[in-house]
Amino acid sequence: MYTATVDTQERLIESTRELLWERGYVATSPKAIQQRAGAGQGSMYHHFAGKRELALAAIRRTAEQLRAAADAELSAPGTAAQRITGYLRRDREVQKGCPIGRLTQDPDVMADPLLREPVEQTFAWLRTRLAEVLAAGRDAGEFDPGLDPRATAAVVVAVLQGGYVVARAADRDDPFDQAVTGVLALLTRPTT
Amino acid sequence: MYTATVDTQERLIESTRELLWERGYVATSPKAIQQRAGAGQGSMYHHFAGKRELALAAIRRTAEQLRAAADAELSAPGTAAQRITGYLRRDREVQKGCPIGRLTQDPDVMADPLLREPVEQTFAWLRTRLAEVLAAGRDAGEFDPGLDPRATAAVVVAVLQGGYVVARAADRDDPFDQAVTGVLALLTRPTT
DNA sequence: GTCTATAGCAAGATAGAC
DNA sequence: GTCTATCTTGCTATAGAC
Repeated sequence: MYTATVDTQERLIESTRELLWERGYVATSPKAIQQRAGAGQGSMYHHFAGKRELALAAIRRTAEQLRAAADAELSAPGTAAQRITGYLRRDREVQKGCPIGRLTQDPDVMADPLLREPVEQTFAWLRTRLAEVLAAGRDAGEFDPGLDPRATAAVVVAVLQGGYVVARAADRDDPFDQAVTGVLALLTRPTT
Repeated sequence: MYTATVDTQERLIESTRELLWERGYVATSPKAIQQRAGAGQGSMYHHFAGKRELALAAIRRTAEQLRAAADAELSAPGTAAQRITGYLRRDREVQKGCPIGRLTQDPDVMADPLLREPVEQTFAWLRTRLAEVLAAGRDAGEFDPGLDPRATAAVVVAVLQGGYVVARAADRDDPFDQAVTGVLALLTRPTT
């Protein structure tokens, strides 16, 4: 059985994903979700137990997509340096920031184990995956032989997340771009 | 004329600073501020026009302190590398994050020019100051001669801000410590 | 499945007594 | 300066009709 258009449940999840990205969990009301989804009060509470359940579905989907997108870059053909560069330089909505990273600042999300879990897992996976790529690059002679894959993976993730913060503070994208450029320069400059 | 103890106005500002740090602007209510300050409703509205005015005073003070603390490290005696290391390795409440950087994720703060201004200025100053120190270090032969001070300053700030994000996601401090260690290793490794 | 009505409660602020 | 009472609005959810 197929529906002709995107159904209400689907629109509710997508609206929630957008609002969580734009405003966060605490600042997002059920009413705002309903309006954006074009759904009524009763409709929303028919499909979901409440704001929390909706957020859970939204966060899980966003985490899944983020991971798939990152893995596409990091598992692409090319050298380790090329893959890391591709990942860092990918087109991003810098002013909107990271839809998962921003949840980290939401006290009600972090206080809820179920809402928190996808956030935690996403970053754990990302650091591990980056460390693998960095280790491969080091072993292939692309980077400094003394490079610590895990520490450097933490740097790469932090530069992205922090780049968003600084860019938002400046109300411009270029601090983000500078940070990305800067870390790539540090990473790939010629080895002794 | 001196008051024997810290007065109400002062306690209100300090309570607001704490709550903005812990929960952000949107999630902080006047009632919560009053309770933490041990002040009544009428007392708060006597001293401040409302939540926004209080937040403005709190944010400005926090920005001022953050800047003074950073400048103390960055203007300390020692080489550029030592000062940057001292700044990055200073004792921090990693799980609480940056009291200014977190405001960046608060839609209502960023939408208000007056509340936003100290956030913007703090980061603008910090990047400039770090770039000065990095340029001095490069000119003194401490870093790679090809180092871009502005881009690298953006990296340093981003690593801090992003380090907080990743540490909160992991519910542990070590991703932050790894990022700091990693970026210092990239920065100070021997030049060709 | 979706709608409207209703409800309890908190946010944010004002008024006026003391 | 501080207190209590009051007000309006929005949040979040439930109830029951359609």
